[in-house]
Amino acid sequence: MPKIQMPDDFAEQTPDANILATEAVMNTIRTADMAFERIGRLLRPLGVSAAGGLVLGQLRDHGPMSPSELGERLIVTRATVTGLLDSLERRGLVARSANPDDRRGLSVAITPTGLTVIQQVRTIIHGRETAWMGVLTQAELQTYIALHHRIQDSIAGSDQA
Amino acid sequence: MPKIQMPDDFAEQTPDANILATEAVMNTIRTADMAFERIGRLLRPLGVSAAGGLVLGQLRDHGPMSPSELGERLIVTRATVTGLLDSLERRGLVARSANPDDRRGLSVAITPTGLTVIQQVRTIIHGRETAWMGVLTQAELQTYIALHHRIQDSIAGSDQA
DNA sequence: GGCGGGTCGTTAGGTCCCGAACTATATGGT
DNA sequence: ACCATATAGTTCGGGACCTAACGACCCGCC
Repeated sequence: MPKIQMPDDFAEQTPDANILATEAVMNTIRTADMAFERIGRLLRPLGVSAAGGLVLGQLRDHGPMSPSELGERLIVTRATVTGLLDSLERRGLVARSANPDDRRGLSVAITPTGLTVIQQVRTIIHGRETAWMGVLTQAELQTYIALHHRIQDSIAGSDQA
Repeated sequence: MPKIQMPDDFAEQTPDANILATEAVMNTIRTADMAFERIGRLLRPLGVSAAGGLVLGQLRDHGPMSPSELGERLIVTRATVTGLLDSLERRGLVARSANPDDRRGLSVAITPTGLTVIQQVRTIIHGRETAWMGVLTQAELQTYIALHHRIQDSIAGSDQA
């Protein structure tokens, strides 16, 4: 994800610009990118990507499921899931098995090794997130999250507009 | 950027978890991803990616510059810039030329075609951003942005900690 | 002068993600 | 029973990003 930079002369260039709206979007993307990049770096020594960690987390919390369901939960395509599972299976963190009820489908389960990895992942990530957000009060955090919910609804709603 | 999903039993699984911190990070990434994905889709008919649009924007606002400087401004590596410029040059939106002062370096400039494209890009993006953020008051937007600044400082500061 | 240590852009190889097309299987309507 | 349609997972091609390593070039210091 690229890191958006406000042009110096933005106001002049688009006179009616709602600078605050642009700045809000820019800062959202920037904050997300900063967090996401650090998470990736922290997980690297464990041999998993951020996406891989999410897959392991789903399997740990909800038990074995199909690649399709995994894709729906993580909001990525089935093609992406195939790639993620290839990588995780190569490292022995998940196992694919046939689904007896539907011969098209598979069932993906987390392995014992995967369980130990996801536990480490969660410990690391949780510690970092807590530290990052420690500069806000509980009330500010709640405000921040509530604003995000409203913006997300707005973005989603603008699709069929 | 993957779309993070809060596990249903997160609280039980990590008893001391600061749920709010995790939710805050998750929502930041989710909002950013939603916005970023829509921006990419909106720009597609124009034949540019979001990253490509940022390159054009920098060149429009600051004039010709080296690939290195472009990389610094967008916070991507020089290798990435090479790829972006290859794509933009293929479409005739930017032009590479030799730098007479330094025979290692190049100077990248936006073409007239590129100028028309970046103008369309900015009109589209600005309209969307304004619509998305229209559900917040000016005061709320300012709060939202201020919270982002504090979180960004916190994340950046935690690097050498 | 020249030489070692930077910096320039590129290339090579890898990851994550997408859309589109393919194969195999399931299922509903007739 | 049969066929159209839909779904599961994979493959293929492509884009944006990274790190590492290259050859070319610049520069300060001996």
